[in-house]
Amino acid sequence: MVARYERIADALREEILAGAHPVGSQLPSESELAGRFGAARGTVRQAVAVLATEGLVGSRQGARRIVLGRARSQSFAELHSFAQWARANGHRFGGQVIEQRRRPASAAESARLGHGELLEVLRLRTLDGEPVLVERTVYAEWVAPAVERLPADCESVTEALYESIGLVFAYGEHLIDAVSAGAQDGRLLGVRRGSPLLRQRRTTTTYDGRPVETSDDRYRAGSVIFSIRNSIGANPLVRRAGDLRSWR
Amino acid sequence: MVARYERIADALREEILAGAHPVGSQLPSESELAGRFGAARGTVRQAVAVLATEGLVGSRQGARRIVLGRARSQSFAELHSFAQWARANGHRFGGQVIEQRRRPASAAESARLGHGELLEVLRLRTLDGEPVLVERTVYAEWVAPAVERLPADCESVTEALYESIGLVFAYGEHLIDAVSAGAQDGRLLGVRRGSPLLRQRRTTTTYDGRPVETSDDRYRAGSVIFSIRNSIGANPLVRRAGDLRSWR
DNA sequence: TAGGGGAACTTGTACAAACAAGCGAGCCCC
DNA sequence: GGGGCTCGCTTGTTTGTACAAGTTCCCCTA
Repeated sequence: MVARYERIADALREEILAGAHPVGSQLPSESELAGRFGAARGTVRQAVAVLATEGLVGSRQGARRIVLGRARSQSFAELHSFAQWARANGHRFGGQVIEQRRRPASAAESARLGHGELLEVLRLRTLDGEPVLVERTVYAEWVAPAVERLPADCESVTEALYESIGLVFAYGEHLIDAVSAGAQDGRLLGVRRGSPLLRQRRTTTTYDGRPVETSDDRYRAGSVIFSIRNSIGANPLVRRAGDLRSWR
Repeated sequence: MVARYERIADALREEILAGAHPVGSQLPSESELAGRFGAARGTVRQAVAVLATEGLVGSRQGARRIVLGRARSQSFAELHSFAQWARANGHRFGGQVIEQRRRPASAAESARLGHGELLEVLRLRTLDGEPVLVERTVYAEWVAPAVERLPADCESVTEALYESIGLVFAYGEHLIDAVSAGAQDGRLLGVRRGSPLLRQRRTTTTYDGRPVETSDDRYRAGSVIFSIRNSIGANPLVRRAGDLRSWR
């Protein structure tokens, strides 16, 4: 059962994407839409709020809503799962485990992932046949057995873990910056050592806030771009001064 | 006049930051909070929705809300204005125009910024005394005169333009990737040519969707990090994007 | 013609009520 | 002891109403 406001949001999104509401034009008023969809104004408000967080429309009190763009911003699943992102965007993709080993947690890691023997995995992922991403992931002890059971060429770890143990990656924090390719990075990605990589470090937790993994993902320059749309109201992206050596 | 739900959100945020609700603990139920603050349940829902988009709490249907963290991501205009971001985070900062010239718009630029003679500005910005950012900004013709009146060492272009002509940067799209430093980049930032830079390309518009500027900003690696907090609940798109319909 | 004053419209906030959907704990039965 | 089930609690969805606050545009006036 899909909520009514979501169906309304879908309908409006489709209209915008189809060009019925060009970029820069005004959306119909809430009351107008409420009449058209036979819903209460509050329900329509929820629908347009969805479009606003997607960055498609902007609004301010007193004035009609404005269509801001026609491209959806990065969605949650896309940030967490390379496979889901690639599939949603129509790319061929693959993955291969290069290295995998158990090791005790450092002090900093214990604080983030809990105590015990962590599982460290190095994966190389390809997009349209090209190697584009080196993933260094550290899993908490309680998920390690499930990860170790996965095949080395598992396409989507996120989906596989959901299938096998019902694990849901519910929340995440992502830090994005640029780094030089190390020797191993360069060898795996086929670039010279020192060339620029786009790095996304993330930590993921379950619904109840239990940490699942932390990862250091490095994209070959040019292969992937992060896109964020922000309005005055709500945007989840912030800039930070870089001093996070406390990471390892 | 601050909205009621914002005052409630402020109160709850303060409690969380003060440790009254530790990370991982459950927040009181909506009805409980409604009783405590003497507000309707819907108002309390709006308040906790604010905390959810800030990444402080997470929620799922049927279960009590969970406290996820104690670091607030409070960026509204922070992505648009280097000065506002730096000031809000207690950094010393400065800026200097290196080059500035008028030139006709290319075809692609006409589509993005409108026709006419654009204004191209190259700025170098410092953070805590260090050069960290090369900004190459192209302004639409209608803002160019106001920009040309600014002093070369103007600290905050965003604020100055608001003061002088009431211009508000309301919406923006940001593309983030990694690039190699060019010869000019390296000279200005004091790094070797070819070393990694974090690039943020943005286009900004006013409230009514009129484009104001596009910019190519390059940060020295390590100086600035972008941070995103996200949750499944806050992004209804997930359900549509992947194959995991049962998610959520 | 330039500017001020409204009036109509639009979005934002708040309340109340009801039902749906999902979670968790405790209970019962085997 | 383990498994399944029910029931109460909690969050999610929807409708309706009322008022507040901000925008837009027209008209009137100086």
